[in-house]
Amino acid sequence: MIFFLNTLNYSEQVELIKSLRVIILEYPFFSPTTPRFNKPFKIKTTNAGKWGWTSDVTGYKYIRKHPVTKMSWAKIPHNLLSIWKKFTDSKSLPDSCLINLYNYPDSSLGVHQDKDEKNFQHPILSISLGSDCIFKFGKNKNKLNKINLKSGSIAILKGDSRLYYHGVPKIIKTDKNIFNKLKYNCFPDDCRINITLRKYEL
DNA sequence: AAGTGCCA
DNA sequence: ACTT
Repeated sequence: MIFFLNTLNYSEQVELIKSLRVIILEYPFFSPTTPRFNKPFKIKTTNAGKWGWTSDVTGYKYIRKHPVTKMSWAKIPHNLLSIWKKFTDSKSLPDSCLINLYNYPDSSLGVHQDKDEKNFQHPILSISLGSDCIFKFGKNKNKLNKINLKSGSIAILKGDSRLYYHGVPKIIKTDKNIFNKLKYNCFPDDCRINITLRKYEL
């Protein structure tokens, strides 16, 4: 697992958030539910790209359309594709962009692997924006490392770390949350947004 | 279980 | 340990 901590500057973060805002207005956040027990997640999600990740009582899946509005997902913004090209050595581009909304203080994400994709050779890139979080990661579920991820940090799962377990047990309130400052009404105060770029198809 | 919640 |  590779981290580029605090690597995006303020204006780069603002540009990403502007791109996200356009997507969110047309593709509102929704609540996936767990397979089998149908319990809502403690985050909300939406997507861009050809394939969007979601989950419902029948299982985890990639889908072509927003599950509520039934609209095909918007294209992945070019500024996100630029980050993918700069920070991964992948020859292909991502076809999936998952946008996770973590509300302070109640959101969390249990420890899991990303293994719904068809080819684990492709890397996964994730970007943190807004509030800090505690991020856990590691090869074994019972021996996880912990790191504080701040706004503008990038994490990459590739090679031996591609199937690492990871999760977000806690969101930490920070005094200068970029979303509070920007005052866009589509992002709750003190929230954290995580953007995950992946390639679902072979 | 990419879940919650209690107990030690 | 519990729940669909």
